[in-house]
Amino acid sequence: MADDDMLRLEAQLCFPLYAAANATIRAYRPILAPLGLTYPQYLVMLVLWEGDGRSVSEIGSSLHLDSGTLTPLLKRLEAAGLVCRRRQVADERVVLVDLTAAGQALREKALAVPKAMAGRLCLDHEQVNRLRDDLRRLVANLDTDAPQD
Amino acid sequence: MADDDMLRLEAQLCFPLYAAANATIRAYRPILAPLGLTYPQYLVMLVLWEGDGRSVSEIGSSLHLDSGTLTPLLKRLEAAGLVCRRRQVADERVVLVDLTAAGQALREKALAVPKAMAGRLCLDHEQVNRLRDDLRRLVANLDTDAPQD
DNA sequence: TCAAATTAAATTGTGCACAATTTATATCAC
DNA sequence: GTGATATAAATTGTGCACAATTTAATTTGA
Repeated sequence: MADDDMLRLEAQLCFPLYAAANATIRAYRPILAPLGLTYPQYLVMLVLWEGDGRSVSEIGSSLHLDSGTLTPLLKRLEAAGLVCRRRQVADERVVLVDLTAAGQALREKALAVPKAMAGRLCLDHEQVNRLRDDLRRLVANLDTDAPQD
Repeated sequence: MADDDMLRLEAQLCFPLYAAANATIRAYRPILAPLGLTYPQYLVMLVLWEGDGRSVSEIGSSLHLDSGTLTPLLKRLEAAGLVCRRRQVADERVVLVDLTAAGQALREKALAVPKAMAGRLCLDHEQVNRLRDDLRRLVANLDTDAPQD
């Protein structure tokens, strides 16, 4: 393919990736609205439901997000009464995040979310698995061969 | 799969999609920096390089973005001297976007971008094509079966 | 032991995304 | 023609993402 052709929007891989991510987050909005969560907040809650008392940087490395994103997001979750934050006694630099009772309870409502989204995506099992594996490989590649630092 | 298992981050499709989109935009940053463009700005330029004099809503439907996103972005491109905006004489509500000489010229620099990104993605042709097709199908599904409006 | 280097969060500033509203123009119905 | 409706951008406000810097606590090393 000529260089010229590669600049066509249709030829690009990254644009469908960008558009699909936007469309997906958009689709989550009405599904998550009853839980009072945005999609990134839902991701943080998923991490905490697997086990709370984690540090900001542990959450960050799970989700590939930094403190600049997480600090204000966690403050909003705290203001909503879903989590509470405390300094680790052994190392006062570390902030640990716990679920409140309300945060634990919200998990019951969240159980319906994956099925609701699956209904919106309209992909069969094979497509979902293949897409997930391909995307994981892509993330791994981009994480591994670091830019130049 | 039990409902409980579906809440695991590892089981999710949308999280790898979200993470891959973030990682990709991050990878574009150093490649686009010499052109003075962000990734969304680069996408708008791709559309305009395929043909300028398009309306804000035409650009928006190509990229699945609304005027709330595009208006300030186009003002930044205008401030950078890459585009200019004018009201359509036949219908003063419509704003048409043209490339300036600098905007046209920037295309030459942009020709190197797809190859530079391909080097970062580290996927073979088969994977790229499959992923692109799967993502397009996903976007089409999410666009088609509208929420409820 | 104490100054230098390191680390974890928080802060600051920029640029998206998008819902909701507003403004300006155009079209339609009568 | 003129009021009602519709349409295109722009505006407003919220919440990410992330680079760069700052603050505070910890570790290291001469």
